[in-house]
Amino acid sequence: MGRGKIEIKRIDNPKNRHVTYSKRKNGIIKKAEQISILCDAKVSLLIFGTSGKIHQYCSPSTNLVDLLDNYQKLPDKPRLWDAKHEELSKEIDRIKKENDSMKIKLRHLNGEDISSLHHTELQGIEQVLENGIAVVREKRMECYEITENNTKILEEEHRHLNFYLQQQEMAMEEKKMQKMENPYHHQQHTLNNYNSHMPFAFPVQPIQPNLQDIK
Amino acid sequence: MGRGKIEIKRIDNPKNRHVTYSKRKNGIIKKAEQISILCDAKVSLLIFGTSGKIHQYCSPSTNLVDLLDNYQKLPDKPRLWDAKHEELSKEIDRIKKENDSMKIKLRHLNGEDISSLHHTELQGIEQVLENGIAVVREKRMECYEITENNTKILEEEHRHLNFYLQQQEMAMEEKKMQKMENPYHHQQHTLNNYNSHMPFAFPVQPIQPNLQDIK
DNA sequence: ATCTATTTATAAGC
DNA sequence: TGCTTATAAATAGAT
Repeated sequence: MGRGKIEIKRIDNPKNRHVTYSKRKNGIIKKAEQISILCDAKVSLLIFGTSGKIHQYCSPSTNLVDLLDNYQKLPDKPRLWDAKHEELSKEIDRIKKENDSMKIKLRHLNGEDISSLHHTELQGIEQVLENGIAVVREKRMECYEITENNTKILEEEHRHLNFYLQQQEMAMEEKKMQKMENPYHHQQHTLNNYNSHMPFAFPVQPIQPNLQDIK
Repeated sequence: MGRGKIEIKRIDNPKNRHVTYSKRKNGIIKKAEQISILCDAKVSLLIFGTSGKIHQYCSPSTNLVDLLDNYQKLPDKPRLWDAKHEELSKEIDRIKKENDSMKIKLRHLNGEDISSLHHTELQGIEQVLENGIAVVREKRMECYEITENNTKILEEEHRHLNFYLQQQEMAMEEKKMQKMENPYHHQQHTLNNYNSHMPFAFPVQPIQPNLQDIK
């Protein structure tokens, strides 16, 4: 198509070759656009000229990665991306299967989708549920006992603190009385005196180590 | 180019669209061949039609993998496989997370790994288990009742068949006796006679439609 | 780039 | 699909 017919063979003259390349490159890209619009086709076109420059067309509805992905999913097509890629795909399939089977198990344990199950399968599920409930109840009971125990310990500590406070108040009272009786009495004596009121050593600690942690 | 000018927009008629696709597909592949020969260019052309079939052209001197490899080596071009790998890896991570959470749920429902659970979480699990067991038990009970019902029906049928068999044997016996007494007696009478022994019509059917399927 | 004679692709119809 | 043909489109060669 042109002033003269040309033979389809490599154009020797580099200048002419490049001109023809430019023209035909535009033409083929236009054609690619047209077929993708007219016929709803997905097209990828890559052209590498001798200059090293690349020209590309890809249908607007898609992208090269997706197209190539579809391409290599077809039977009898070369694996574009290496074994690692396939490995990853297989891994996904594997996990998805595992996922599905767990989903089903969970649903069954929730009492869903069991209409189609065989009698023996129902028995199995029931057994699992019974076992689970037994263990969970036991654990809950344990928690409850620990809480109760902690409450007891706290109550006891509370009593001790109350007692300590009372002692202190009494000591203060006594000291005041003594001061009023004898204002020049040495203070050291007063302290000793009031310490002697304590029936046992009572270290106040910020943390009560006997409390069990139930989270 | 053709009998009439056409507007470049999607061809609505599927038949026409497909015809045009075929023609233009051949045309564009021819163009790809020509530019690659004339201008010493490397060309990759992928066309996905609506039918799902793929058509491809690739310059003879190279192959798709090499072309793509060159393509992604260029600056400012998408990393084809790297991007794909990343995508797949993300997908795997996503599914694995889902997987893990389900695994944990399942273990909890089995009464495993519950030591670290909070009191309220235990309560939740217990509730799910209780609900599940209620539903499963109900279903099992249903199965049991159907089985029992089927057994009853079978037993009744068994009784009827036994009765029928007995009647037949009695009739045979009677017939034998009559033959011995009067060997020339008409046989039709004997049949009528024995039919009259049947208290009701009793069609023997190969399938008992009252049996319920519990799978 | 632009022009245009000519070749090529293809729309419509079978 | 494949063939035909009138016509639209692409483009070779020249400027």
